[in-house]
Amino acid sequence: MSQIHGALQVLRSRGYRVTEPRKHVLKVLAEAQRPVSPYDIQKILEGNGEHLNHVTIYRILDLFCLLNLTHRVSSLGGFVKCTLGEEAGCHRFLMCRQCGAFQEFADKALCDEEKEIAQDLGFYTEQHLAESVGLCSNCKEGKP
Amino acid sequence: MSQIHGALQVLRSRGYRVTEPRKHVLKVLAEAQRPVSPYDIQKILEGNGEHLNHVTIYRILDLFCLLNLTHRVSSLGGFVKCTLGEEAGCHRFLMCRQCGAFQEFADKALCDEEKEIAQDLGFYTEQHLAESVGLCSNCKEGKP
DNA sequence: CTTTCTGCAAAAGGTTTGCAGTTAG
DNA sequence: CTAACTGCAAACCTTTTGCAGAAAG
Repeated sequence: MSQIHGALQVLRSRGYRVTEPRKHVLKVLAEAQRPVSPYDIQKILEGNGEHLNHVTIYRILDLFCLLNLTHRVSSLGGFVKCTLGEEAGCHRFLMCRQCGAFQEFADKALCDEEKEIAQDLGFYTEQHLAESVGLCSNCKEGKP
Repeated sequence: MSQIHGALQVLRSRGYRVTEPRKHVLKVLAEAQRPVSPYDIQKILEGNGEHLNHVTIYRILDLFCLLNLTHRVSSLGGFVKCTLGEEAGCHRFLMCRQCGAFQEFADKALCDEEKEIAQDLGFYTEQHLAESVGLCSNCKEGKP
């Protein structure tokens, strides 16, 4: 809820409008425990009796990514609500292949180390993408 | 050339057939300096006067990924020829946003460290994806 | 010769574009 | 009121499927 409020602030402060469709997409993202695709979002809203055109959802997600309110998860074709601030270094994603649980983290030291290795190879990193698939602790216990 | 030869060996040794389409796709991948999509591959071959159905290319790339002869580069929707062995830990990709230059590397220590951090968060990594976008040394010098 | 592989046709998703109408501020 | 946003229709691109014919071993 406060997450949504914060995002609305970002919209307003950057001169974008706060509209019903944007609020609905934000709500779905905030409640989703995993990456959701544009069509996932549409289906979830449909289930709540709300209808949004898929084109609108695409455009809203484009904007949210631009404002760093969401991240694109390339390997799944989905999007997640960003849960971290800017400062901590690149964002990394963990996804459980069993239950779909999703977690975001950042580690400055790891990030610096990776950049350094790349630099030794003559490469200057600007953007970074890191996605891991595995098992969360709950699902791990079920499979000893 | 010897890269292609090695890949053909892998095919044979695993009971898959060595066919003209597979050799053509291997050649394109070996010569490409960057990730290429299935349709990129088709266009490149078309330029050489060869025609391959796109469905065939999809199926060949699926197989090559299964055999670890190629990697899928999620953020670009393309594929690259794998240039490393199995042992060194997860494979990481560096891509120059200016000239498209592409490099693959692996670092066991970095990989272990990342797994450890994930484990502290209650997550057991099985597969990992890491893609970085930035500038290669050539393009960096052109932009001081 | 027989199993594997490829080509073709078609369908199913996913994503983008242009324009007319609606709405937030 | 007016600039920004949304909905609609259509196009486009990517990916998948089933089946009949071709080719590798």
